[in-house]
Amino acid sequence: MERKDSNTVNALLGLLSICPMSGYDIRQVIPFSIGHFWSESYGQIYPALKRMTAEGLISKKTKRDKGKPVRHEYSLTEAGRDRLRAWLESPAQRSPIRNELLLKLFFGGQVGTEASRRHIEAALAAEEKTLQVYEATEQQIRREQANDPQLPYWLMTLNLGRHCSRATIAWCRETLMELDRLAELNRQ
Amino acid sequence: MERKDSNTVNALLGLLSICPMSGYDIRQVIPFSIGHFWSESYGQIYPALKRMTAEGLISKKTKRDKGKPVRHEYSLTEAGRDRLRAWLESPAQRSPIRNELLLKLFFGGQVGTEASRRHIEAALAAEEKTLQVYEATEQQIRREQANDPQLPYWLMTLNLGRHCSRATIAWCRETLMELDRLAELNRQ
DNA sequence: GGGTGCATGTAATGGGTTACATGATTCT
DNA sequence: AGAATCATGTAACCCATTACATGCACCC
Repeated sequence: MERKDSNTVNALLGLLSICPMSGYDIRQVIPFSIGHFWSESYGQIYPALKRMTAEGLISKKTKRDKGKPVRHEYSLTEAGRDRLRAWLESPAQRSPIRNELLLKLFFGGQVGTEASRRHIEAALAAEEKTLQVYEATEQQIRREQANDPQLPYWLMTLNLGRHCSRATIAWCRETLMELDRLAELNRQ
Repeated sequence: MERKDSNTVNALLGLLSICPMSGYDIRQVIPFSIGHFWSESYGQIYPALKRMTAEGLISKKTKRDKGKPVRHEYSLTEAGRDRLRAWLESPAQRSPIRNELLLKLFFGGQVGTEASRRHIEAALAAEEKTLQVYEATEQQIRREQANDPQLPYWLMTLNLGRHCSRATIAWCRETLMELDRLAELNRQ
């Protein structure tokens, strides 16, 4: 009975399929790659690399360059590549969502409308910033990874971020108006 | 030094602010209330209720109706209501997102375009179903909770769901076309 | 000498799901 | 008699973040 890999393992297999890296490298490239929809911390990465090595999914090369700290560089083995492909072919599961903003808004009637206003204004500002980051990232990878055959896939993932960001921004604006209307009603 | 409540506690405080309920009840109403953006399992609910009772945030009434199993009904105390309000006033934190679909799509270049197509078609179908559920829920609560002063807040949360669902559906359609284009390029 | 960046890792803690265990009642 | 539903709860396990611990190298 084979246990399913954790998605941390799958994410690392994917990242190492692009190029060999150390645990530190992996952490560093996440913000510029899968960071918009996935996160991993050192506390997950290093133990996962150890387990994956033991399982033969990746192999480790220790580099001792003069004047630099020891580096453990991991690369995919054939078994690792197979495992990655098998996971990529299998259906994706929806991860459960937990949205603290909505949780607060749902119970917003327990406090004044101003509290909800503040939350939504903060969310709006954050989302506008996020959207700008998406645009900037897109320009950057279009330039720097122009010839990479994987570029179209990266752009697709960014694009969902953009769609949802824009939808969220529109909702924030609508909702702020709706809150104004509610505040008006309460005043009368 | 006061430790921050877990969001499970906050969610339960919120739900119990609507009306007194048992742990079982709470689990049952989640799909019709905060279920679109929040989930809690029995394994979280019962221990949380115990801790909250010990802390004086809620009070427990045991009911032994003839012909029915024992029921533990919990209601907010004043301390609990204060705690809820304090949490509602404090800024909302963004929860980290983890999207398995995007993770698979990001590495889609490692396998054929058909794999990505399948994932996105499944996501599209699921999202269309979700959108229908939002519409149905909206109609239902507009009818059944027409006079509830909290109704506007509930509709706001549903509305973000609708916005994002529609955005996701549009993205799925775009992305399917883009995948067709890619497949075409690869064939040549 | 001190800060920053490279680099690796572990431990403590908490969040969260699933499966298990139990038992009454009600409906067929 | 047996299935479904009401109802409560625990234990095992996994997932994940944060903080901690260590140490070298490089630059100011």
